[in-house]
Amino acid sequence: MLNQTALGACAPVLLIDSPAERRLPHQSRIAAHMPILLLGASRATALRIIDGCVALYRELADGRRIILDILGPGRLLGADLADIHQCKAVTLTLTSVETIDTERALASIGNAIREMLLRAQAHALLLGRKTAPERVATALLDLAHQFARKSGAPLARGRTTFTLYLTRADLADWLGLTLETVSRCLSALKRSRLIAFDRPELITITDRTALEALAAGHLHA
Amino acid sequence: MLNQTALGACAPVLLIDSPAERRLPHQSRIAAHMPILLLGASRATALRIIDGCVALYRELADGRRIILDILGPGRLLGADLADIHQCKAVTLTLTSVETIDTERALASIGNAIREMLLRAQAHALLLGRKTAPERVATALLDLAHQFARKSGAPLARGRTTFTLYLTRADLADWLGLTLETVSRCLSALKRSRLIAFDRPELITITDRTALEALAAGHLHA
DNA sequence: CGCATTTTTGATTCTTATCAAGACGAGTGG
DNA sequence: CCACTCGTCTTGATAAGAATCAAAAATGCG
Repeated sequence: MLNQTALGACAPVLLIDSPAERRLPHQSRIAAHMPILLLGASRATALRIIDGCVALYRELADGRRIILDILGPGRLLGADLADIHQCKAVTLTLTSVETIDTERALASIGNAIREMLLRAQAHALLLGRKTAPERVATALLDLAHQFARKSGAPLARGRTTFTLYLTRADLADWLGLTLETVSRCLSALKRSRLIAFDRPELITITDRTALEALAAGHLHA
Repeated sequence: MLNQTALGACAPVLLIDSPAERRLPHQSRIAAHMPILLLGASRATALRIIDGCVALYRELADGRRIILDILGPGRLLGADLADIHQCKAVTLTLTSVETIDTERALASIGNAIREMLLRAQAHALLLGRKTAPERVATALLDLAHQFARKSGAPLARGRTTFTLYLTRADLADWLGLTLETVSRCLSALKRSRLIAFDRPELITITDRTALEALAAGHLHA
């Protein structure tokens, strides 16, 4: 059972572990920058993100950190979905979640694991073989897909705007870069008019086609 | 059903797709460097590697390639275990496989997917945050674990020898490096007496403790 | 309105990639 | 049996991309 239920409450840690007591589904709001402990020894509980943003990450003994995945609304998070002993998760903004009973939602869990694996494989290609600008372009497209403001206009083409819940440092840890390199790439994309932003956390994609070409490795800028 | 059954046969491609006809389990040997097509639209078939070595990889339009995972004896390979549309697989040596019925082995498939995800996450840490020598050390330990000669002596400490089915170029594509860098790192490890090899494809780990420290990021060589 | 944090930008360094030869080994055919 | 060739591996010299070091500028918060 979640150890945190009040709206807007902000205990330092949210535990996921429902040994026997299980009155699900249950909603909960978690403040920004709260660690989520994945202690589901029973594997009986998982979370669905209703709204907000969660980063799943691992770290090396000396502090080097890699963000494995960024989870937006709809994505699942639970014991089965990550290496419990080595992965950690944090909210990057105020996040609403609901607990789901894995026994009733077996298919959803299976799909979520498969999606996780698929994303991990795509990310391996990014980390192993893409240049810094390609990585940043890929990340922006992924984030746009997960966090785009659902406006009246179709998302497919034209401008897409989304809130970037990640700081430059978070992006760097996701993309295997440094925050300075991320900042330079974002500035370069802005100068090239592929994206636009006035405040650093509100990004608009202004040329999706070019951004996709860059992300796929077809462009050399 | 496998389109290849004879021992030692070497058709250019091995198809995995058993629509209705299914007399499993069935063994098969595949020559080295044969592509394995993962066409399991039905998701009803998977392979278990009995002996040998398979590389699962993805590539970018311009030829950049990343090996997502190296699969040794016991590992499973099938439609559920990779993005069918974007992943490819090749044998790196003569490889024996058996088909397994996924409906009868649901738990195995689930475990295999979870192992795949866990390994992908560990690999993301390697690709995103480890230095070249750390990557090579990590790879050698993983390969030793999957391919170690089962000798009388316990594997835990002392010398471990294994056949490196990967070329330097394969290692580079797995580790997000170039073949020259891999070769230099291997030479450096040899000079430091952490490993030994006379022929380039037969590696002996001579100081497992130091290699593990390096792989974990505790050493600075 | 300061103060702390994040972001941007610049100068320089360092790791790894790229380019370039050789060395080695396995297989082939004379 | 011995050149010859092809593919892989090793090693060296140089270049490039990203990291590091450093300092402002912008932003948000109390």
